Amino acid sequence: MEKGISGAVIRRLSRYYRYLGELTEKKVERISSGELSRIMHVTASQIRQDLNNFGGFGQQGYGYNVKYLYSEIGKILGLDFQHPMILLGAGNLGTALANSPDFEKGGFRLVGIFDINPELEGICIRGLPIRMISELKDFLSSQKVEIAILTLPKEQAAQTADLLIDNGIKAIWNFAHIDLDTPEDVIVENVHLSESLMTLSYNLTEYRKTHDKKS
Amino acid sequence: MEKGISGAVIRRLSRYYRYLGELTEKKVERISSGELSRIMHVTASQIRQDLNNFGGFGQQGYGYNVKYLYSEIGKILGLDFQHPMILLGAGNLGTALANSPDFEKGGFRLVGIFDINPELEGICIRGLPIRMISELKDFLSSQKVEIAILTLPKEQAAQTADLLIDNGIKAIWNFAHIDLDTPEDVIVENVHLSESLMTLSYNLTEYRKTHDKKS
DNA sequence: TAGATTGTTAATCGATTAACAATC
DNA sequence: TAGATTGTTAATCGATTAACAATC
Repeated sequence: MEKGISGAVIRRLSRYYRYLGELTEKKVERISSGELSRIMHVTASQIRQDLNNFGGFGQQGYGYNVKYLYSEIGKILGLDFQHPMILLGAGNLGTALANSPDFEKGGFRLVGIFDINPELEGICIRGLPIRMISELKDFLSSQKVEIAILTLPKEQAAQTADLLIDNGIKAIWNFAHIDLDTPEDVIVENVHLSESLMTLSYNLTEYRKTHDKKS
Repeated sequence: MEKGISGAVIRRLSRYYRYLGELTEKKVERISSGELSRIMHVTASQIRQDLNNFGGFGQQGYGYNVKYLYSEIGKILGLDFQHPMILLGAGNLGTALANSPDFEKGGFRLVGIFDINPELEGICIRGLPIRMISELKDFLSSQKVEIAILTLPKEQAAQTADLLIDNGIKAIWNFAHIDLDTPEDVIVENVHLSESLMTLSYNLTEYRKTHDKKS
């Protein structure tokens, strides 16, 4: 529909969404791009430009209705539909994600948990029993699943991704330290934590270099 | 030193670093920007441009020495120094990060773990006892700590961040769903998982809209 | 109506890609 | 030397910011 919206715009949309949610909780009814710009530390121009990629949600002389804009951005992000998810990898990270209640607000609902470690079989997380990956095929043929969360170590991640794709999964949230090799109709969103930590390290190192710590 | 290197460049640098590490393991000695471009799916031009922000690491007619480039990028990212870290929040996510052995390669060494839940006091993760946040001040005055990893729920994250800053912490790796309000000499790197998941949701929704699922 | 603020076009800025001379 | 490939400048492309007419 819309053409060529960049990833950066979508990231910002998620961020607007978070702030609008907080404003709703604070019973704020309307907000102008100018006010929001001050709160969020982005330019008002960018906010208006971002929103106008998807249509006009405001009103001249008034601004934006917080509740309405919140709900419209939610629709753009697809948060108005259920997204059944399965988790691959029931380690600490997987467990953390499974227990994250925030995701349910956006329609992200965990429906299955899988691991390769037989010792974990049957143990429940959030009421869901850990299953073996050997059951994955049957599970996927009997259940509608949209998103697979991949928190397995990289050795197993690549082949598990293949298995997921072979069985119809179209979206992977990848926490493994590899770049998955996937067909173009499969959406992959990577979370590479070590890249994030290295960015922090770079910024810190650089800051010190330029600010020459003495004392 | 270098002027205005964008975050995008640094992200890519981390990614080059990962691939170069893998190439080293595979005993590959040299690589050209052209070959690397094919493996990593970025343009050769971009690779050369990125690297030349920091100096010339290659040789005309030859390419780049894998080991040397790996080590040089490591230095740029600050991975040639130790980075003592403390963890704030010993939940599943915090535990997952504490147990992540990958980070130690980059000099990121966990030296302390803190939580607010008194029931966790003294329990060990990776040989480190969980301490109470009330001990934080003393701890920081007796130990050199560079980076604080913040995995507390957002209710406690903001005030804990203030406490960290008051006690001299200059870098925060923030996993809480808030934008920390910090002085400009404090480096913050945010990992907002819900923004990542929403991006995935958007891309999936959008793909479906444009590819009109029938059947 | 007058004031405010959007939607949108135009101007600027920065990042990516292309091209090629330098050089190993 | 001839071939390959870098380092680097120039051209293109895209994203951000500024400006302002439309309009509530």
